[in-house]
Amino acid sequence: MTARSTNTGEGSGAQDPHRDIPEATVARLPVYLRALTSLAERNIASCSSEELATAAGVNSAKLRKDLSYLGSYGTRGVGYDVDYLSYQIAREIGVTHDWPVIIVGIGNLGQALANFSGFSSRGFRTVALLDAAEQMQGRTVAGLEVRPFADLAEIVAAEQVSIGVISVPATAAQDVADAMVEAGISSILNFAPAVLNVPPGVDVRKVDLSIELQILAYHESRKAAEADETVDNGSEEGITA
Amino acid sequence: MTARSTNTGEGSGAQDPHRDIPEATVARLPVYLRALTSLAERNIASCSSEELATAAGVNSAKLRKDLSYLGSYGTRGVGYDVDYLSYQIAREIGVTHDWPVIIVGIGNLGQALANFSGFSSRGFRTVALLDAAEQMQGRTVAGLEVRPFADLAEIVAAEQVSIGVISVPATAAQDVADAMVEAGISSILNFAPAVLNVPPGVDVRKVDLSIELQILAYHESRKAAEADETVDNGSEEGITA
DNA sequence: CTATGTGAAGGGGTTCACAGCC
DNA sequence: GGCTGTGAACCCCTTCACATAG
Repeated sequence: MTARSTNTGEGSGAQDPHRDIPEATVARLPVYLRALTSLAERNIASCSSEELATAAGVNSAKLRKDLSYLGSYGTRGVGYDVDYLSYQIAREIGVTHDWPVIIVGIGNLGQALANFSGFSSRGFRTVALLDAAEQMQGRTVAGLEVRPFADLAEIVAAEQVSIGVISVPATAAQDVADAMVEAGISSILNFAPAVLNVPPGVDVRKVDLSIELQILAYHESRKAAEADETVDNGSEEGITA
Repeated sequence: MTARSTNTGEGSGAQDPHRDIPEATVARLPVYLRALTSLAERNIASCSSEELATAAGVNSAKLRKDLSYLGSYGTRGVGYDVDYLSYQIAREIGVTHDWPVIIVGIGNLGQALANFSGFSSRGFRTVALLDAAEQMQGRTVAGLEVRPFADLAEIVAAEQVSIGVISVPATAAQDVADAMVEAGISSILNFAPAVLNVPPGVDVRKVDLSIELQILAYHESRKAAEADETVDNGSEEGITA
């Protein structure tokens, strides 16, 4: 899903000896972190794996297994300290300090992203909004002035940006990605419905709205087909006569 | 990831004997469909698995394996007919006809979704926009009038809606989901950063922007750590003395 | 006695490599 | 000869069940 996973072996031989956390676990750590934050807001100081798992929408065995990759941060017979575990997960993800982020493409979606509080609340700070369109220049969105796309490299260098968000039309996405990589960005969150080619060492994650809907449609079709069948067959199991 | 997967065995015994397509494959079919559409637009009538795989951003073995679950729609020694394969995939997904969709929560993100052409272009038609806020009533967004949340059940019944999109704040998401399920919706695309509880038979897919960023941040942190190490150790492989 | 942490078993998905068909 | 379709090997992830620690 990321360039990292499709381009193993870029040249960094040993797989980071410290600890290597499975990708599936990495994808769930933010969910656990959010669940813990939610517990903390309700003044809950400690919780069992069962409780945290429920809050995160997974089963407790999976949660414990996931946490075991980070270390032993619980207490047997007791559970987990909410604040302590929160910190450990945040540290593992690397969101104990804020990451500067830029957004390229300030259309409807880009504006929504710029205004999205969830971005800034957890470890990210939008430092610039860029758009190529003449008519966007100088406008203010979410308290930031929209700047010309040509300023990309300058901004990335000045603000030490390593994460970029692409919310331009599909046709422009590859060009934007190329420019981002050229400027030194090494992680891209892509909202454009296009496949991006990036060099090894650059991670890309894709959020594709119509793909998600199509996956739902597939299951929806099957439900309809199943319902029809049930009508045809009456019940399904063991009537055999 | 969906309620379906966490709630197997709701009561529909046999696993649909026709064909059961792996979930991972289902998630890629829309990608293939888009790649094919893109080829068709360039007037390419047929392609090899290699070409299509490149356009879709996967390797050709995986593509062929995925397509093999649908049937044998290629020609050995030749490749695939673009239009024919497109139709077969669209039929399998269930997007040969349009699905009516409603969006609940017409804030920044909801408006962006309503305006998003990709929704309507491939198998989906937004039939209603709902919002609970008084001040949103009567406004027109993307050519549709915003209607009160209370009209949900009525609209779902009248338009035969089975897919709903949630773009409300996290605190309201569960209530909206409950109302959707009550009204008869059985597939939900959730943009709110919250875990939804739904009964068996209802599918939920989650799109969580800050989780995606945090996953990128994790890898970004590791890259930084690796770079430091490389500086410390010089080269990494086989120095052993 | 309770709840975590974890080897081991089981299930799915990806990749390989080649048989099969054009 | 070329490219698809697919069994088999491999690898990762999930789940189970219990040893372990408080």
